[in-house]
Amino acid sequence: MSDATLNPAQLEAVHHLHGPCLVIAGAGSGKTRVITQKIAKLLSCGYRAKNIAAITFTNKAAQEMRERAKHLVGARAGQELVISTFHSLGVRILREDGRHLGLKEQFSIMDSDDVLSVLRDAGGTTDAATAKSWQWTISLWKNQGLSASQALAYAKDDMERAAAVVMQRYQERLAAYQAVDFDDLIGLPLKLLQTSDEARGKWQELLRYVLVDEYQDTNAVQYELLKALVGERAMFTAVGDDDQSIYGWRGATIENLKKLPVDFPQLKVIPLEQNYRSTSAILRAANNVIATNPKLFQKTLWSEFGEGDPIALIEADGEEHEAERAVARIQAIRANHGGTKFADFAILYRANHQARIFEQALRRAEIPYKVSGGQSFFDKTEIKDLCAWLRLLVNQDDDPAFLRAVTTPKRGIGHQTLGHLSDFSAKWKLSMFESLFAESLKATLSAKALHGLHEFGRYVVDLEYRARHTVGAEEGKALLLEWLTDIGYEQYLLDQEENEKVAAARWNNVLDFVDWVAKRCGGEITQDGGATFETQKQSVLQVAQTISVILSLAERGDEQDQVVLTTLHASKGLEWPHVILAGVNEGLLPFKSEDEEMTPQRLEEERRLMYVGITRARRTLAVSTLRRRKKNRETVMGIPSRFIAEMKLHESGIKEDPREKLKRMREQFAAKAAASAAAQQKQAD
DNA sequence: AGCTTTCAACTTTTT
DNA sequence: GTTGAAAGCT
Repeated sequence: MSDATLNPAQLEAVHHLHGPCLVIAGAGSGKTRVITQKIAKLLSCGYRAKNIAAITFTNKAAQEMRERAKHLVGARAGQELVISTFHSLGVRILREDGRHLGLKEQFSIMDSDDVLSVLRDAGGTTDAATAKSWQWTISLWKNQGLSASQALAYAKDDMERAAAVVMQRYQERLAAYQAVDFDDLIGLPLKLLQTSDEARGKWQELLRYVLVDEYQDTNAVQYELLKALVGERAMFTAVGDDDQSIYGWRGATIENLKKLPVDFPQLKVIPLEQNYRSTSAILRAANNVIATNPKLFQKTLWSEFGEGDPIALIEADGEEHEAERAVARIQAIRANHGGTKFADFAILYRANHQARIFEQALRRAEIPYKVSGGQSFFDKTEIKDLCAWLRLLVNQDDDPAFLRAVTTPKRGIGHQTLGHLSDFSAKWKLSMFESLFAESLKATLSAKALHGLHEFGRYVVDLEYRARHTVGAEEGKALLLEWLTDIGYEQYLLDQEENEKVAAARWNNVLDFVDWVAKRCGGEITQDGGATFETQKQSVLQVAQTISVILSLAERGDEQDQVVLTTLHASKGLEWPHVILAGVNEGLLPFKSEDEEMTPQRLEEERRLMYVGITRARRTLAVSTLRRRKKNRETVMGIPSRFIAEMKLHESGIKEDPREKLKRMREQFAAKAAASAAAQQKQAD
């Protein structure tokens, strides 16, 4: 469906401009289209781009929304729109007006590791687990808008009281350091808008219309900030789905959805129920499951795609068997439907560790896959810098790698010189590195530039020689560190980054990377499935080669045809033609924790998680359960999740008599037997 | 008995 | 990558 055609509910949502608006956007109901169209509508009604704010939860979502908006309203207006996360908006507000709270303009932002070390310090413990639990508790309190003293009054046991006391000291340290944590990026702007009329006036004047995406994921403080931003005028649109609220455990609260009609009596509530993603069979199962939850806003998803395939139930004997069945299903669907790509499949599970077994099975079947979430390590700039060097060592003709390495760190070779070098190499059909020592290059470049390039070239050649002849973990690490010293990388990081802590964190990443590479230089014994490999000690260059291969695979990234493995949480907002829900067992989904009680609220959130999983599927859905599963050290009986019964699969669109089913199965079997007999016959001929 | 080694299981995650 | 229990070792 194109952006131009909207259904009546979507149109209503886009056109309701003169007051607060809540769009209850069911899964796959085209909510991003509504948001971008509404932005366009606002612009055409006289709003200026810089006065429209769209708020998301992740930077990725913000980026994607800006792309969509640019597409619709043009690059210039698209760029001026305030599209950011709650947190980056908070940073902007505090940088500009934090002084009203006694915060200097260049305050620093503590990441989760920084927070942990301050907490260890403030609480006088070296125990990582204790500090982690404090961090967790304190963050939840701050998300609810509680101060340290309020938290102390609120604390219900000794653990929480201890956390509240530590929180008091923690807050004092933050103030002393002129530092804020992630939660403060919401809480402090709120405090600012509540206490300073000047600041409130300024921001309300600037952000004249506010759109909030994934509204069901907001926490109490974010809601207060939203209210403070929109003020009396209440010109905003919140888009969300109460049925997809799955982040209660990190402070999100559906209370915000309940409160909205109360706090804004003139609120216009518009449900989007037409689904543009899934078949009726899939939507019916989704509706049935979620119907078990008490409803805030009534809605029932429907689509025009027809009944579609019935939902497949897979019963597996154990985790390994489940993975094999999943692989078999992927292969069967691909065999029966020509043109089905690997990327059309996703395997969804409750917990990250479940991915491992599927990875093994997919590797064995030689099916390409990617585990979503992990591996972001290689996306970090500092790691990319170093990888460029490694790529250059492996292949000196890798021009992109050359360009990055030669300027990292800066060594007096600028784009002037590189431009000339590039022209020269293009003319002679040489790689840039090959061109370095060409006689005729002297005619084009100054002696100084040439000298710099030659020095770089000689260093690379020398480093390659050493990398080729350095073997073993210890030796490899020594060489890598020597290299980093040679090129002055640590100093480069310090120069690049204003914030010392950030630079230190980056240098730590570099050291992690060095360890990781060095480890691969030493021989080790690894087991993969049944096979045992004893890897030989490798030279640094050989390791660099394998890394280059991994990188060139990763670089093609999204164009790659790969089965996706991801958690249910991380799958929200995504969709695939064929989805397999794995491990749909009592204890896993709904997840049962040893030390925490299963409250109705928890169960409801687990049910929403199941709902999210079901609604990811476009064409086919398979739900897989385990008859036996491992728990701690023993194998226990697997009980199918109650959510499977709630899907009411027997109430299918086309009711089938059991006798009819038996007959159909007999026929299918006969047909298969005949086919295989024919195949054998053919082989014999 | 007390120590070390081994093996496998592990909630969800962004800023 | 960590933790924690069972098995193995001194």
